[in-house]
Amino acid sequence: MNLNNNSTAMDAIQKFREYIKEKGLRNTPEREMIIEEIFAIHNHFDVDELFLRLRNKKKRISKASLYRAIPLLIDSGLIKEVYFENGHLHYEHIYGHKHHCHLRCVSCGRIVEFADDEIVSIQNKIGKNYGFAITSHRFELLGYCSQCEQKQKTCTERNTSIKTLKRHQAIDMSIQTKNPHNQRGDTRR
Amino acid sequence: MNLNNNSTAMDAIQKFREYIKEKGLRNTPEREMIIEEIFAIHNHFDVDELFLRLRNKKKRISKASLYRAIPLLIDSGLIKEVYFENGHLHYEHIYGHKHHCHLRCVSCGRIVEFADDEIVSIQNKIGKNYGFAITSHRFELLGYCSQCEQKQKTCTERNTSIKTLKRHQAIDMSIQTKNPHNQRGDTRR
DNA sequence: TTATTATTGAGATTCATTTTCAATTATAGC
DNA sequence: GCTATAATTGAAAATGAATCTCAATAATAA
Ligand SMILES: [Mn+2]
Ligand SMILES: [Mn+2]
Ligand SMILES: [Zn+2]
Ligand SMILES: [Zn+2]
Repeated sequence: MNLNNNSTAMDAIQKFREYIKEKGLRNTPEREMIIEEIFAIHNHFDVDELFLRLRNKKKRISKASLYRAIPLLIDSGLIKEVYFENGHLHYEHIYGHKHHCHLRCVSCGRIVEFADDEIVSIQNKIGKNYGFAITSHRFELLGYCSQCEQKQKTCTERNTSIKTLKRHQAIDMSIQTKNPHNQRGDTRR
Repeated sequence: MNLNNNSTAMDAIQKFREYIKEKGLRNTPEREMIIEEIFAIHNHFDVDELFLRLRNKKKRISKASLYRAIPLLIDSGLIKEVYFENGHLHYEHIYGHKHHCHLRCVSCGRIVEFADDEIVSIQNKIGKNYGFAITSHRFELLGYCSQCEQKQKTCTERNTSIKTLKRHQAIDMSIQTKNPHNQRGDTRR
């Protein structure tokens, strides 16, 4: 939409071209359209949202290609996974953005981003203690946003019914897999 | 095996019974066998491992029951999800254990647990800044363990082949889902 | 002991992700 | 520009973790 978005997308595409060349791969218009669209999304996103947005713009890229592009985009440093929610992964573009962590309201799902320098010093301390060369971290704070906290206070009856228990109370998880076998959140940014 | 394990498991079962009563549910031998087995596992575990361990002890509990038990065990504070890896969630028992965070080697998958008090003060600071009542956090450090760091240094040839790229480079993700719709790593402890 | 209804297991289902494979096309070399 | 090579694509099938269905079973309260 605005100039800033487009220029970031172009930079990202440029970086991806270099990555592709370095790896001896081939670039394709599909991949560049994917990157362009991802950098037009200013929220956390999932594959389905990306697919639908592309489709709405008459870019008919198959989901297989999206799934195939994602590890490349991650490896090239353009995007990263942010969380696993509702049975699937959610991503955000990181190229051209500062690292940040997330605050999540466990009640309404609201997500707030924040950055804090102290985390890095803890990171360094722990890395030294355990002989690890730390390259990154993942820090998520869970709790109740001010609105939900308010509601909680005014609500006197407690929820004791198991009927409201959700399966998959997964919170911010996923791992770098080592073997190429099969393997298999709101979205504020 | 040893007394300590069993007594923790018994305490956990006791706590679960209270939880069940409070929620107006019914306890079953299956659920208690599940808890007993989980507290005999001193690693992070997944549903499949739990299922096989039970089966090896002639406790033939269906996977459906395992999946059904997990949200109860989480809600009652006995276990929690630790990460999403290789396409599925991994858990750990937390009852009777101090909260801890994880260091993960992105090369070999080694996981080291650590605790640090400074994290809590950061947590409080951020919570105050953003008006959140923080209830918990998730902090994971990623990097290279000393062994893998060593190998990296001695290895001169760089891995430039995309063939080694893994899908699902998910790292520690999963989210409390809001709707009851369908939704869907290594394991050192 | 009985009535009620939560829980179980087996199997079907769902759905995110991966794989297969034939057709297409990006790149390197000429 | 033309060709050969092999990476990439899309469509559809396959995979697999997690959930759901439903009839049979069994835990609780009365
Ligand atoms: Mn973010
Ligand atoms: Mn742990
Ligand atoms: Zn909220
Ligand atoms: Zn290592």
